[in-house]
Amino acid sequence: MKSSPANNCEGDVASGTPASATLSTHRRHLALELLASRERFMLHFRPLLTHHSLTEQQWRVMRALAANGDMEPGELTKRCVILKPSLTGILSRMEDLEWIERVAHLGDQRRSVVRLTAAGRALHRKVSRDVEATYARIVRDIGQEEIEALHNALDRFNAALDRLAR
Amino acid sequence: MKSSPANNCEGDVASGTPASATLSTHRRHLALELLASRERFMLHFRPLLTHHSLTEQQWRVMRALAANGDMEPGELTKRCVILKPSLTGILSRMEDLEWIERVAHLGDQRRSVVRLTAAGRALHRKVSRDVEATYARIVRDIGQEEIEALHNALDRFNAALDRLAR
DNA sequence: CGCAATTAGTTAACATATTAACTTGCTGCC
DNA sequence: GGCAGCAAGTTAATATGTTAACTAATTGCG
Repeated sequence: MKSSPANNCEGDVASGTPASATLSTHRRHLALELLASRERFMLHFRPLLTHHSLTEQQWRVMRALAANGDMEPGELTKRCVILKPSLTGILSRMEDLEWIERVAHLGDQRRSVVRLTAAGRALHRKVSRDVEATYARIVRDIGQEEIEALHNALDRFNAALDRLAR
Repeated sequence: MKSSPANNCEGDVASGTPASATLSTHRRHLALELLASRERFMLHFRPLLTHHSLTEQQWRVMRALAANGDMEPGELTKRCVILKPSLTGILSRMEDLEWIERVAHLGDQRRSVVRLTAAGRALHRKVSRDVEATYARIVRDIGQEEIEALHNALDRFNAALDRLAR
């Protein structure tokens, strides 16, 4: 970036791409910024989950079950934004830890219903206290409006993408 | 535990947690929504990258190098939001594919500098055309304002989190 | 009824994420 | 000059992400 002239990638190889096109890649990258913001936010929670020996995904599953009651794996994949093959392993491990159990789905042998065990519910309550306390502190420090503004922007963005998808 | 009406998790186990607290978990979860929005957005690009046999992370690295010139792994981890242990493998594979190469860092044997090869630059130009075309179509369909509004909300959120971190 | 097309989940193969521990080179300071 | 401490990367172990292929159960419909 300073002394040697051809440190960068343009100019000397500008056979098919004018400099302006190359420079246009300096635009902002939404996917990357969504990822970065989430990371920054999660910095405040990950240590908490790790302390309770919970992964992020296990926590999402546990929270979904605690908040919405028993549900099938298929619905968990949607609510938790976890792909089916990943969920297979996650549920398997949570079952080994006896945080959840699977009960047969009456009327469809392919399906099953996932349910928190008593131990799972107890763990959820404990972790939930820590998580909610941390969240409350963040909201207090940076302001509810900031959070809601971001939620709204995300909602509008999602809606726009959904319209586009059809 | 099954046929009884208590299909959910509250009420029967409300020893230490009042129902209101349990119900409060129905609040919106920012980390999850950031993840979900990013997924929705990436749905439009992932097939593209897959078509070129590129992973998301490889594309981030390639784009960072193309846009900002050669840089050290340490800076790539920051710009691409990839942890160091992950980057080790990513760079190793990209090196095998001869998309990048590592040159020695004069003056510090621990470091190295990552550089796109000619093949890497060529691939970047090709993929970049597809990606930018798709992005342009999305912007045209959902509006530049929507995108910028989200960028702004993310910026404000990041700034608030940064203030909090110190 | 009978079978093609769907659907829920799993398996497989490889890439990445996450935390902790480790290696090596560098830097400051006595 | 030498050693404590730090900084850059890697290794290791486990969990998850991603795509494709696969199994088994169900549904739709002639």
